[in-house]
Amino acid sequence: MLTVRQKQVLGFIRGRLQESGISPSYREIMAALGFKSLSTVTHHVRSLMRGGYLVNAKGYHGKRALQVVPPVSETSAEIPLAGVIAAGRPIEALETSETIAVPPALAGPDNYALKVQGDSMIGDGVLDGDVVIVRRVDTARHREMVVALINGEATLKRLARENGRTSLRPANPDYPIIDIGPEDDFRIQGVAIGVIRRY
Amino acid sequence: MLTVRQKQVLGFIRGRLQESGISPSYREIMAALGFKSLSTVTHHVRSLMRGGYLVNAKGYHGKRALQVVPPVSETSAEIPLAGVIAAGRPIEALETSETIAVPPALAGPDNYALKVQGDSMIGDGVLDGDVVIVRRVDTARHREMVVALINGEATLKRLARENGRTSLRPANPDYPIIDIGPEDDFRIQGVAIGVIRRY
DNA sequence: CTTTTAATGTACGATTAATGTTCTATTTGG
DNA sequence: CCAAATAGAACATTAATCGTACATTAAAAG
Repeated sequence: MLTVRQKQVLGFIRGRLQESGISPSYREIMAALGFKSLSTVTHHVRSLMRGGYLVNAKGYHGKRALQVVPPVSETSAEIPLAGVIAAGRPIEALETSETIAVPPALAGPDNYALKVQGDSMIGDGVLDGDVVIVRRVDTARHREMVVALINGEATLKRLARENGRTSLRPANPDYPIIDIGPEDDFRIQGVAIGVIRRY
Repeated sequence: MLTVRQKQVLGFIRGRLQESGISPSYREIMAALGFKSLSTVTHHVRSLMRGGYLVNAKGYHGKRALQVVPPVSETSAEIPLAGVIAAGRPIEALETSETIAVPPALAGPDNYALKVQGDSMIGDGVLDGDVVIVRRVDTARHREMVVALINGEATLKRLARENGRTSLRPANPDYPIIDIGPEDDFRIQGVAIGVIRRY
């Protein structure tokens, strides 16, 4: 838990690192925050180090080597519930910026969740109403389950790359395999990394 | 629950935390709400703490460390990961008291999680390696997916009650339907309320 | 390459400011 | 009248500050 001053000091250091890449000296911090004594800076920096917010990359007596340790994802692993995906329609975005709590293994900065409508992937255990956890990437490998946008329509399918051809395969014989041609506007929006279902 | 004044105090604190991230001091609260004495603030804050709406993150004499306790419903809950369930064997309990974070909808005081081994419920979208969320109850209705103990062996199946007879039905034609007779030691350990899968 | 100089971080002690806590008494609205 | 709310002052503890001298490293000079 940071105090007011500690937050200011940390903020300043972070800012300087952000813009110039080099850590400010203690005297620069002192001037920037209006302190009249170096010990004030020392005191705050030491507190921040003890709290694990700062480290000196060069160790004892290291100069201009303060590094802000990346904030651990202490926040409960929540990812945005982006909308509803149904085969053959663009993803229907949800108005509210809802979030959904997921196991840490399914959490990540680039992850989001989509509610599945339809049973095109029932053979792979994804049922109507399930929530798929998606990692936002633009490439995927053979056999991975992907959220893809083809000519403006979003679908959840398995990606197949064979003989130099790309296709999207449902896990349901009632649905057709979609072959991707060079004339198609095809984009991968993410790969499924998990599923959550509620009975 | 909360009195009008308590609500105002809590609201102010919550607002300040929201916008600046740092808790207001008692004197700031006093000024903001027009009080003329610190003890008024103390009184309300203490009441809110007793009611579980506030906590002081730094304990006694902790300064600017008030934290609003999020309502239970919004908390990302954790439930115990009790073990592994595989058709035909007792539940293999895990040594460590592991827990798994789940969406609030799947959380509950009587809930626990089991890792599924085998594909006896593949037809219902439960795959090998999935984690099922179970509510610990001792009765279930027709068609519900249950964790049952029959003659010492644990399985995950759908419960069927027809014509006064009880049976356990897999969602996989390769597995047999288990008919429960009066001579069987049959107990329901819980009903599945959700599934979490990780690819 | 060695020496010198400048820049920078560290240590200790003491002091001031900010902030939470306690206690008793008084007010207020139903 | 009662419970909630309020007030006032004194007190306790933590947060923040200052001043100075010193130690170490990086850069410049020789």
